[in-house]
Amino acid sequence: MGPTASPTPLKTPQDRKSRSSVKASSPAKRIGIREIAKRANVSVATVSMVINANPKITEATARKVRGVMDEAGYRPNRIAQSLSGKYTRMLGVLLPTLRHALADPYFGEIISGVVDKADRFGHKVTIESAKPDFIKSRKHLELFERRFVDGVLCIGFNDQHVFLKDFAKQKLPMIAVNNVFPGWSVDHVVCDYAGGAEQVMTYLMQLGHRKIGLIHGSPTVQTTHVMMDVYERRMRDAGITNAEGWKVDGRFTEEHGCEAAKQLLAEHPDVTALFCTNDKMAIGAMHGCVASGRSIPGDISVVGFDGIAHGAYTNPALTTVQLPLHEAGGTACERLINRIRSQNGDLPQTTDASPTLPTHLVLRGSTGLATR
Amino acid sequence: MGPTASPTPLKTPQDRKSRSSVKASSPAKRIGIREIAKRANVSVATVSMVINANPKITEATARKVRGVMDEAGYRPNRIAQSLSGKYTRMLGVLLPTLRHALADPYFGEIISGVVDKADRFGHKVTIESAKPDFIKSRKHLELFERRFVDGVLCIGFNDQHVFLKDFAKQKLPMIAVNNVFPGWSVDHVVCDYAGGAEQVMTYLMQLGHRKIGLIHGSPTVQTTHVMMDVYERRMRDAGITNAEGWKVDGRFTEEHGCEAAKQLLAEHPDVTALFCTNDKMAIGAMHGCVASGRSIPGDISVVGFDGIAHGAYTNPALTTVQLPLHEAGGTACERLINRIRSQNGDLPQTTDASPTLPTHLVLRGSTGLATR
DNA sequence: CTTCTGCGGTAAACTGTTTTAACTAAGTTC
DNA sequence: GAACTTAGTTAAAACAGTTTACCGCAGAAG
Repeated sequence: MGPTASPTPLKTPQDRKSRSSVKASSPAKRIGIREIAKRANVSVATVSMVINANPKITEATARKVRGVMDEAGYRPNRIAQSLSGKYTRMLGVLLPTLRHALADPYFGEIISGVVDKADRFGHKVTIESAKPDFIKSRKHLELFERRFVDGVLCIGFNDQHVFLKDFAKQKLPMIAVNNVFPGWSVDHVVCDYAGGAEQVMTYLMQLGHRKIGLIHGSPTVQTTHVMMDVYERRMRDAGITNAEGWKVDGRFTEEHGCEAAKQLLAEHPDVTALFCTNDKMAIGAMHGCVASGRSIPGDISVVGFDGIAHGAYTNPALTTVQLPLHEAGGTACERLINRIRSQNGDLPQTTDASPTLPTHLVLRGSTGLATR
Repeated sequence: MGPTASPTPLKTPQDRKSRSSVKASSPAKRIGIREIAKRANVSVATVSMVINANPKITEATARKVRGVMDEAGYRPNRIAQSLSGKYTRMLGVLLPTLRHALADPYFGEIISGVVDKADRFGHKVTIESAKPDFIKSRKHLELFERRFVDGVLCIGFNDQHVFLKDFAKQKLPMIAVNNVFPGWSVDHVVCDYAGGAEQVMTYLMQLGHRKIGLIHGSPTVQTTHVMMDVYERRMRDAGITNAEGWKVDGRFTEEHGCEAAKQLLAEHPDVTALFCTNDKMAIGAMHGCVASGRSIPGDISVVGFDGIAHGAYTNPALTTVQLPLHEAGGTACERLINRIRSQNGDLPQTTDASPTLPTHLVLRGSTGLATR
């Protein structure tokens, strides 16, 4: 098979209606810019310029042409526009392990921000899952080579995903949402994880907690790393030295968050609070605490991170750090579109620094005064 | 503005590299099918046929051409393929109120099924949110008129969304996932809601529950309607006559599910079980029960519906009906692609009935024997 | 020894836009 | 009144593929 043969080669068709140049009445031929031009008594160039609101066209002419277009119910064919123009006006959202990503409110919230903003700019968004074989067959570059998209947004990757460097190498417009890749020259938009983590630690310590466990995700994710650093420094600053074994990897999921909590409570029964670096792990951890016979927040306090909607409806409701995920998606999308345009000289180059979006602590029922 | 002027008209560009017919060496001109043809010493038609695995081409010729393509790193431009071919190979997923839909595991699970399957068929998926103004400006039809997509999947709509009829009227390929529209000639794939509801009712009654409350979504959604019917019949069959006030609208959300539970418990304190027609409402209801001083499952049993992942990590874990949502999305996607092809004569017309996917009850900790 | 058939391949038309370079007619300037 | 702008419009060439109708050439049939 050639590099891009269709997975299921379609049967040779035979009904393409009359490609012949017989000018006769093809029954329901979709009307095009040429026909509009003819009816309006102008050239196709003029019609095109009217469509694109080119200021060269007189308002009078524009009105006339628009009249014809409206009457005919004409809509420009987007495919042809893309082929002839510079832009596809299509953005790709690249996710790892699609299945879990899409069913996860964290990703969903970001993606909805992306789609909303894209829509406002007249762009469409496609979803791509970067499974290993996707990368192996260079599909992430094909996205550009075959002109599928003008740019991509990456969400949920870590520094093991070296293929992300390919985009920078080829100067393909890419931006990471809520992921940072130091030294990879990958543009990004990120929430203030450090600030959020600081707030969590301050709050827990104000409640009198000293023996604070950490359930974290993989440190290959830079934001996780940042939070771990904050945790460690704050513990050190508080003079707590024996905290080494109080950190457990919860691998971002409820399942492992639950296991992590059980393990932590078994090995260090005197821990009075758990800081979980995402809400899913926090929810799993709460489950694990209850399963281990602890009551929340009586015996142990649990704090999450992300602020996903249903954290407000767990029992007890989850104290967490609210991330502006929707906004992060939107901001990233806008930044990407700007970059695409400026790379083509359609917009002045503006290299403003990658923004960090503010976060805030939401106090709910899963936290209380330290009892020990 | 014309019907489709860009929201932000781009500055007139001036760097389109050498559109002139000067054959001289344009530095980094992307290589096309013509160049491949020249290098392989065949016609463009032949190259095209190789790309599309047309059996007319000898294996020998094909190999030669493929060699040249590989060497040149050539990938066919998808935009051009779409323009001249019949298909866009792009599918649209239409959602109401995007923000909540995408952050909802129910939708996420379905969409991931769609995307996975689409990928397998070499199709891409775009996300569209059918906000009121989207419909008003006929954007749902523009999707086809402007050749954005070959077909659309609709998820999460109800019988108030009359615009869905437009697709059928114009014979535009559309399919609804987990929604049924009797009389609208909308093809669909749906899970066995009736069967699931039957299992819930049977199970609760086996546990000795008689005073069973129902927290339901809007009956404008046919699947909700089906479950309400099952509930009512089973209550009647069990000789429970005073159950009229035991049904409350939870509007599909945690928030209103919580309110509904509180209200129900206030008005009918002797209810011993709650059947919630989706997991989000069930989670909200559990929250409401606890807030009303009830313990689960000691005082009251709660059952959900959908089987979203984190139902396993609530406290207590939620008994629910598992829906094959991923599969539903995949099946719908495949059905849609088949329809698109057969409408173009590329596939024999096969009008097999809309499938109903099996569901099953998952027993967890939120249900127990009736105590009153 | 012609005529027919089928295979493998090709030239040219076609998809529906955008953009460039040229042109026209009116308005300035000298 | 000739030369110079300038604003509005246009013809034609791109964009990068697919599809059709036809063509040359074997081998088979008459």
